[in-house]
Amino acid sequence: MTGPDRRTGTRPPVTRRVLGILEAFTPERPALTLTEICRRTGLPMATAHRLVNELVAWGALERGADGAYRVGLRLWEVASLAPRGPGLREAALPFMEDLYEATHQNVQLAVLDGLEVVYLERLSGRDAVHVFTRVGGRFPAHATGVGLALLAHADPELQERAIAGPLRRFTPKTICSGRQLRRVLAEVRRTGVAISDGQVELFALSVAAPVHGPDDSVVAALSIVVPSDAYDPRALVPAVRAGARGISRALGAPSARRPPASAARESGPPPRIAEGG
Amino acid sequence: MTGPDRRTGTRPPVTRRVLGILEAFTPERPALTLTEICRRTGLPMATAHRLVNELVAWGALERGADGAYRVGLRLWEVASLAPRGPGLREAALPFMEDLYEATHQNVQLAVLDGLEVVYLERLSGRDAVHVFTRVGGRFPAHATGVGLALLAHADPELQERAIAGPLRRFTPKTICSGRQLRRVLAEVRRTGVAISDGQVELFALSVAAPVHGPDDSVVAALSIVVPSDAYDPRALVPAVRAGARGISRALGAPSARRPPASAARESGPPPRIAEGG
DNA sequence: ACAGCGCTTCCGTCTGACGGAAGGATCGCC
DNA sequence: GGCGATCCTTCCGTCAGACGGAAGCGCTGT
Repeated sequence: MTGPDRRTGTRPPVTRRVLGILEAFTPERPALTLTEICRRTGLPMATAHRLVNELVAWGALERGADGAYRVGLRLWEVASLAPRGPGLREAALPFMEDLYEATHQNVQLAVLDGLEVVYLERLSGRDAVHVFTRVGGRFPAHATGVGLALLAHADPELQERAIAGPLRRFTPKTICSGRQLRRVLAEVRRTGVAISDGQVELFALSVAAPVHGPDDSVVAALSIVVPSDAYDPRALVPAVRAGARGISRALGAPSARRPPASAARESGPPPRIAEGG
Repeated sequence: MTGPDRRTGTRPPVTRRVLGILEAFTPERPALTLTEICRRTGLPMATAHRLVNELVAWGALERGADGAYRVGLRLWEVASLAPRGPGLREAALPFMEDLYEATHQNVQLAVLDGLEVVYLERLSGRDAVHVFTRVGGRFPAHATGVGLALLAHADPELQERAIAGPLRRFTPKTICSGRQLRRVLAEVRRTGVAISDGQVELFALSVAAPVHGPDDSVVAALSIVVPSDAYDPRALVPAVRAGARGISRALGAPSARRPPASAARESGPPPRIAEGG
């Protein structure tokens, strides 16, 4: 990224080059030397040096005792204002904790970005089944519970792109055909939950439900991931659904409003959680 | 910030202006129109427009349906690589969950930045005592449990700055004199835990312990905040200490290494958690 | 119809970003 | 202790691209 296009002679605007520097940091290489930054961004040393120094001065990057640069705390502070990120997370945490406490498995919260999901939060016990997602990480939507829940309620045009697009296979159980995906998405809309069984790793299964925002559109999805041999997914559905509904209510979703106190019965027939906007 | 210094005629470098735009977003105003951004940064409309567009193109900002700009998910993704931030958080979460589950109160993780603490994580039950910290938020170190725990093991020069500097008062119980702070910090070093009683809000009390990194220096602090009338702080000390030690071990701190299996006794006399670096 | 507001586009000016090159600072090796 | 290798830092003349005033656009309210 931010390739200097040295061949064409065109030079990208400063802003893009600065962002390119940030982009150079990845989960695999969260600490880089100046030289590495240059290699990854294609920037000349002198230029990278200047820009990096400005980033450090502000706190967007930090320089460790070892001389390597890392992403700085200050950047994280600003980023924690992202409304689709930590804001949502904040509202969701108490409900995620409930779910975690009841199961001690992996409880995840994710949003959709393009055809991928981005994980906002994950609670997982030391003894929970291992999932290789990371807070802040991405994953193709079609293969995950949260992804299916989000996709099912996404912009129809986006759904078509997903159905048309290449569907990466992770296991023999991964949804790989457009036809199959279309059927599953319809099913998700009908039932209000998504169940992804062994699609990423054969031994893991996830149950996910959509979370609605203040305008009732689906803004996120809550899921729980368990070992597939030890759980009946149907047993998890009510808990996940209740959690997602709780979060939706905390966000002010009209469809999740608590019924008038007189008639309040939290576990009545789910009043159409699906079929958002 | 990023004031254009229009009077002096000097113009800050592009990078600083871009960062200034990010800085314009605050917890109070996480969504800004272009005009507001201009007011806050002092940038001319045309300039702000161009820079903001570049930020949106990359994903550092997002533009909502209402036309307002917000911090983007992409920025948060990069920021989640900050080692002092989410990296630490990741290692700490399981232990924080244990502590949360045992008490259902507020469990917090924070690092020191200058004379302030930055909160990396907070678990809190719906019925826990209300604390007005926010993940990603800051607070003066001298008034909080985590702050005292961190300060006590910080660079001596920094400690002196804290002792000398003005100490903001929040309640009649807030530590406000340098003498008192010095004494408390020594006490924290001696006992290995910090207890902050009613320093921020009279009815809340926190117990905090330092977390050690791979080089045994103190990198973070773990705390629990409870209503002061319902808990004996001494009862919480072992749990907080154990949690902090667990995190330290997960981070690879030599001082927190589990003793050889033969002699393993997890709850023996605490082998000098304090006295780091 | 017009004023007010916020956003977007245009384009000539000139400044500050650019980066090649030279100069440290450390290492490890012989 | 000389020498190459690696990585970082500083300098400074050049010129491209950032800059921002001004004009235009699309609202909304009166």
